[in-house]
Amino acid sequence: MLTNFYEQAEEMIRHTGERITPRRARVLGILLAEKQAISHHEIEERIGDDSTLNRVTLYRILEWLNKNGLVHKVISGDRQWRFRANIYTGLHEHAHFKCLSCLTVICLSDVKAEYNWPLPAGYQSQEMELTVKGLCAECV
Amino acid sequence: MLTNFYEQAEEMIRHTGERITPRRARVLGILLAEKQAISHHEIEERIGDDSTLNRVTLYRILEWLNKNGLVHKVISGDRQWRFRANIYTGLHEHAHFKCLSCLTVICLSDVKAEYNWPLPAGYQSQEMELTVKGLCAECV
DNA sequence: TATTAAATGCAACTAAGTTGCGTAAGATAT
DNA sequence: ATATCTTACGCAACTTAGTTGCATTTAATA
Repeated sequence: MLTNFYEQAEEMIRHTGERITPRRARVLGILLAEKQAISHHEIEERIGDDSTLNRVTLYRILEWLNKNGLVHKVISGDRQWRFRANIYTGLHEHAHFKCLSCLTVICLSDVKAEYNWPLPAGYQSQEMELTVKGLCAECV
Repeated sequence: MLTNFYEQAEEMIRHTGERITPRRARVLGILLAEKQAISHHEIEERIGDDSTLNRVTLYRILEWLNKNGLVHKVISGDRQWRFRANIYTGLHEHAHFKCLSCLTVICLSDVKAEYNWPLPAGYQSQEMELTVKGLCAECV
C-alpha cells in the first residue's frame, strides 16, 4: 500500500529530471498517502523509527518539492506550514495563491469553501476554485 | 490628523465597556490611520520614541483588540500576523475566515481578489466578499 | 569504478510569540 | 480628593518554527 505511494513518488520525482533520493521519495510518498495537508511534525511521526531524517533536511526537502511543483504549502494561523501533495484529480476545494515571482503555490485555507454567491434563479452554487495571483511575502 | 484617529480609537474602546488605556488607544489609532494590515514591527516603528511600549504588552493589546472586535488578524506566509482595524465602510476586497468557536475574524489574504466566475451574458463580475466559516487552528 | 555536483547531518542561530510574576494604573465608591 | 480593587503593563525567561554555514555522504554520469 505505502509502497505504491513510494513508487508513485519516485516516478513524480524522476519526471522532474532532478535527483531521486530515498528521503525525497519517502516524504512525498507520505504526503501522497494523506488526504490533507500535514505539518512537519506529522511527517516526522509517519516516518517513525525505521529511518532517520534530520529536521533541516526535511525542511529542505519540502522546499524542494514545492519549488518543483510536487507539493504545495498550506497557510495556517498557528505559525507553521502544512504540506500537501499536488494531485490534479479535479478541483481543489479551497482557494490558492500563486506568486507571480517565485511561482510558489499556496493554499489560503484548507477549509472547504461554501459558495453562496447570489445566482440567478435556477442556478446552483458549485464548489469554487479561486486562484489569487500576486506576490508572496518574500517576493514583495 | 493623528489626533483624530486617537480620539476615534478611544471612542471605539469606550464602546466596548472595557478599560480605556493610552496604549490601547495609541495602537488602535495607528491601525486606524493605516490603509492596510501591518505587523507588530511596523506598529512599533510608528510608535517611535515618544512613548514606550513593551513587546509583550503590544501582543496582548492586539489580542485584546481582536477579541473585542476592533481589529482583525491577517494571515500571511512569513510566520507573523498582521493587524488591521475593523472599519465597516463597504466590503473588504479580500476573503475572510470566521471561527465559529472563538469568533475571531481573519483575512485569508490582503490581496484584492479578481473575480472571474462565469456569469450569464450581461452580468458583470463585482468585487467579492467571501467569508468562510469554520474552526480556527486553536479551536479545532 | 572514479568523479563531481548536489543532498544530508550537525551545531548554532534567528525571531515570533508566550508565560509567570511583580508593579503600575484605570474605574468605582466613599 | 482618596482608598480600594481589578486589570493593564513591564521584565525576564522561555518555547518553537524555521534558517545558515560547513563538513560529510551519496546519486548520477562518464
